[in-house]
Amino acid sequence: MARTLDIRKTLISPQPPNQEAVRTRILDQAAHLFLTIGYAETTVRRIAGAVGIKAASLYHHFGSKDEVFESILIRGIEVMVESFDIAKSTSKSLDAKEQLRLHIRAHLGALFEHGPYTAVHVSSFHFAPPIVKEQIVPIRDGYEALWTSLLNELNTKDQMSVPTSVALHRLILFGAMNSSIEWFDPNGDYSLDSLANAITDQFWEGVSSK
Amino acid sequence: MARTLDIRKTLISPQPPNQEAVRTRILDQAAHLFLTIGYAETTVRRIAGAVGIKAASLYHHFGSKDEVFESILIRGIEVMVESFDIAKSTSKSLDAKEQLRLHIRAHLGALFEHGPYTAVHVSSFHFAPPIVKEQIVPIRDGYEALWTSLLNELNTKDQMSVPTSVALHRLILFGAMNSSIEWFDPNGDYSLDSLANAITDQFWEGVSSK
DNA sequence: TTGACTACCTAACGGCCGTTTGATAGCGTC
DNA sequence: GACGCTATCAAACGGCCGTTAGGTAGTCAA
Repeated sequence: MARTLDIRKTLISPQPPNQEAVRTRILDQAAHLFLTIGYAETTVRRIAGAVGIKAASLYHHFGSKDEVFESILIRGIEVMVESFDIAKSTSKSLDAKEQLRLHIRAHLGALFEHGPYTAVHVSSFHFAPPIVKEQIVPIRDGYEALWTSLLNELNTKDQMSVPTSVALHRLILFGAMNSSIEWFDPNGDYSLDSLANAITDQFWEGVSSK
Repeated sequence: MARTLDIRKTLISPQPPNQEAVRTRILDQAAHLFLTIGYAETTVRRIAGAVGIKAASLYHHFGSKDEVFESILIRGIEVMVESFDIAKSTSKSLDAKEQLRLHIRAHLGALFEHGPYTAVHVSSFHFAPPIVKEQIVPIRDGYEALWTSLLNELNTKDQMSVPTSVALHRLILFGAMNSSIEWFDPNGDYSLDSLANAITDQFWEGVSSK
C-alpha cells in the first residue's frame, strides 16, 4: 500500500520529493536566522551554511533572498490564520469572553508554538524591504480583518462594549500580544496558557478594583 | 550679563560651540534615518550626506557608527525618563487612574513629540548589535524600574488591583503603548491625548460591559 | 549509449560597507 | 610668520554582500 502510493506519487509529480524537502529546510533555517539576528545579518551564505549547502545552490530553489524572506512572512500569516480558524470553530458556542480568550491563545500559539514563521513576521516586517512589504500588506490585511469582524461580533453581544472604536482596541490588543515575543520565554516558568489568560483578563476587565 | 556669561563659557570650554552643534545635527539626522529605514540601511555615508559632510568627516565627531547609534538609544531613554519625571511631579495629588493617564500620555509624548530618539529605541533596539545592547540594557532597566514602582504604588491604593503580577501587566501596557509607533500618525485625525485616553481606559476598565 | 534534467559546486562579478590614512585649508596664539 | 588645532576632504583599504556563469557529477527515460 505504502509502496503503491510512492509509485503513484512519483508518477504524478515527476520531480523527486527531495526538492520540496530542501525548500522546507531552507525556509526553516532561514526563518530561525531572521528571527534571531534579523534581516540584514541573515545572509544567503549563512542560510545555505545552516542547511548544509553552498550559497549558489540556494538559487536553485529560490530566485532571491527576498523571495525566501517573503515566503516566510506569508507562511507566518498562514499560521496565524490557521490558528484563528481553529479557535473560531471550537469557540462558537462559548460566551464572549471565552471566545476572546481562545482567539488570544491561538494568536500566541502561532507566535510561539508553530515554528518561527509568525514570530519572524512580527519582529521583522517593519523594516522589510519596501518591495517585499508591498506584497505582504494585502495578505496581512486579511488576517487583521478576521480580528476586526470577531471583535465587532463580540461587541454586538451584550457582554462587551468598547468605549471608543473597535479598530483602535484591536490595535492595542495586537500590541499587547505581539510585544510578548520581546520578553516571553515559552520554556520558562510561565505557561502560554497563563499568558493568554493574563492578556484576556487585562483586556476584558482592566486593572481597576471594580 | 548675557555677554559675561558668553565670555565665561568660551573661557571654560576652549572648543567653539560649533563642535556640539554638528554632533547634534549628526544625531538628529541619523536618528531620523534609523527610524525610517532601520539600522542596516542607515549607512555612515547616508548619515553624513544628510548632514552635508562626507563620511570620513563624521569620524571626527564619533568613533564609529555604533557610537552614534548607542548615543541615540541612550538619548531615547533620557527623553522617556524626563517625560516620566514631569508626569510624576505634576500628577502627585491626583487619583490613581489620573496618575496613570498622565504617565501614559508622557510615554506617548516621548515617542511622538520629542524627536525620533525614543521611537528609534523602540523600533530598533531588538536587532541592535549585541555589543550595543549590552551597554543599553542596564540604562533601559532604570526606566522600566520607574514604571514598576509607579504601578506598585498605584496597586497599593485601593482603586487599583492587578489580578496577577505587576511585572506582567507592565509588559502588557508597554506593548500596547510602544506598538503605536507602527500605526499611529501624530499628524492624523486622532490626537495623542485621545490615544492616551483610549489606552488608559482600556488598561483600567477593560472592554467588558461591567 | 545518448541526452536531457536535477542538484550541487567553484569561482568570480560589481558594488557597497565601515573605517583609516594622509593631506589641506582656516584660524587663533605665541 | 611659525605653530598648533579644528574640521573637513579625497582616496583607498579589506571585507562581505547578493547574485551569476559555467562546470560536474548523478539519475533516468528513450
